[in-house]
Amino acid sequence: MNASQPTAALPDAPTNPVQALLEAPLSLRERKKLKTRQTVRREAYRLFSEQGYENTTVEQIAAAAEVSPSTFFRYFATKEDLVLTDEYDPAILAALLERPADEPFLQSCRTVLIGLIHQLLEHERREMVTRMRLITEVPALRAGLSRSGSSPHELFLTALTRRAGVTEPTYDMRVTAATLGAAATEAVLQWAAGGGREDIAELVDRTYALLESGFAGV
Amino acid sequence: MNASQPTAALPDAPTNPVQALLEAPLSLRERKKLKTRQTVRREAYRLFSEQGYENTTVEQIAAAAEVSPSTFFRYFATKEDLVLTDEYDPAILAALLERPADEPFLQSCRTVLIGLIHQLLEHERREMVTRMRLITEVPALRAGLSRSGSSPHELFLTALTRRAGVTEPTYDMRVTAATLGAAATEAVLQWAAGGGREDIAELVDRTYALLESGFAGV
DNA sequence: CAGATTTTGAGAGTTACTGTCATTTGACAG
DNA sequence: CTGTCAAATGACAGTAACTCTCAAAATCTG
Repeated sequence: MNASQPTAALPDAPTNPVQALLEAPLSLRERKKLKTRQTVRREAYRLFSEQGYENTTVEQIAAAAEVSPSTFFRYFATKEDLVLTDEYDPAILAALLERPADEPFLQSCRTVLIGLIHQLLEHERREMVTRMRLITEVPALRAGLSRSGSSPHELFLTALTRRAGVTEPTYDMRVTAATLGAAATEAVLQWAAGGGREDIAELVDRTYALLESGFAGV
Repeated sequence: MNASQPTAALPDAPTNPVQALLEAPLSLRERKKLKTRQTVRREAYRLFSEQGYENTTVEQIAAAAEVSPSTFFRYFATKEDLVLTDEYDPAILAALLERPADEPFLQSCRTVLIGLIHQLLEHERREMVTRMRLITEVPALRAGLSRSGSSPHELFLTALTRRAGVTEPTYDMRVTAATLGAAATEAVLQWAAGGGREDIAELVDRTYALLESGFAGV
């Protein structure tokens, strides 16, 4: 779905999609790639927090991670992507498709998001808050947030289409994906703005309740 | 609201915001600027249709419009902005604020969008279709669509905040603005994808009806 | 007409990103 | 362990979107 994102394909169906990603089925060559990827990201975040996002060049990041700039761009299509993309899209998609096909899609999203975010938080709470902070605070990143591939929008659209068993989404599906995606993004940003201290489950619940009510009271 | 967009402030309250913008209260200096702006845009669209968006450089556009590249960037903050921004934000905002404050916001959007788009179509149908076509077809533009300032999102957020008479929007307002904005964008894109032949009023109606129902049936 | 202000063009510089090619590194067979 | 092949890397050159600065030109004001 997202060409810029070398998503190490899941080898077998796991009980839990996120767990499967975290407990890597590590091949020898793959481990190095993963390590490089992590190192680049870590060094990047370090530099960002020291000098700011705009003032940090790709060259600096590459130098700090001890790779060439060429390599940087082999791992991340753009500088933005370093912050905006993650590796969990396939897991979220899988979780969405596991929901009963006749469940209202809004409800599926609600359930899946709450579940998955909780799991991610256990493993990477700190990094996740940092990322979201960056996104909220750097205009360029905030703008790039809805880039295709990194956004809930595309993800939801794929899920809706596949769930219906068709190849092209209907207009209603597109609208639903766009709006539910925007809502999810807003929820996560709000959560990050509060430093990750708010209860994300309650937040998602409140958000989707507003949508479900047809924006009653606004 | 949008620094990159020199929105010639409305001098006096007109009966109709859009009309007011079209019948310019032309100052001598302002006329030239407006003309340059139009020329640059027109030449840009011509080149885009001949060579494609990516293959057209800012330098080429500037040359065709007989201005320097420096001047290009004084009129448009980025190459994307040339396509993505328009001058109607203040008009739309004004129209939104003229609606009764107790009307459900979704209803206000529905009414205002239908009314304004119809008026714009009378004057610039051709250009509008071209623009929207470009946006749907060029990935970079589609991605940049939700950039702050050029999006319905920001506009709706401002309207909601001002209407409530507060300075900072509540979380519910942010969610509402994000979702209704995404829906509006989707509707216009769909309209453009059909070459502008669909009835935009019916389209907007259908879209917001879906939201109002809390996504019944999806 | 004179002076203040705004708009413009020229040019130099930065940086994100692309494409190519030779070198290195790990995977695998024998 | 060795030779072979594919994948990963680094060096390098190039493009194009911006940014900044400064002086010349056009427009407004009195």
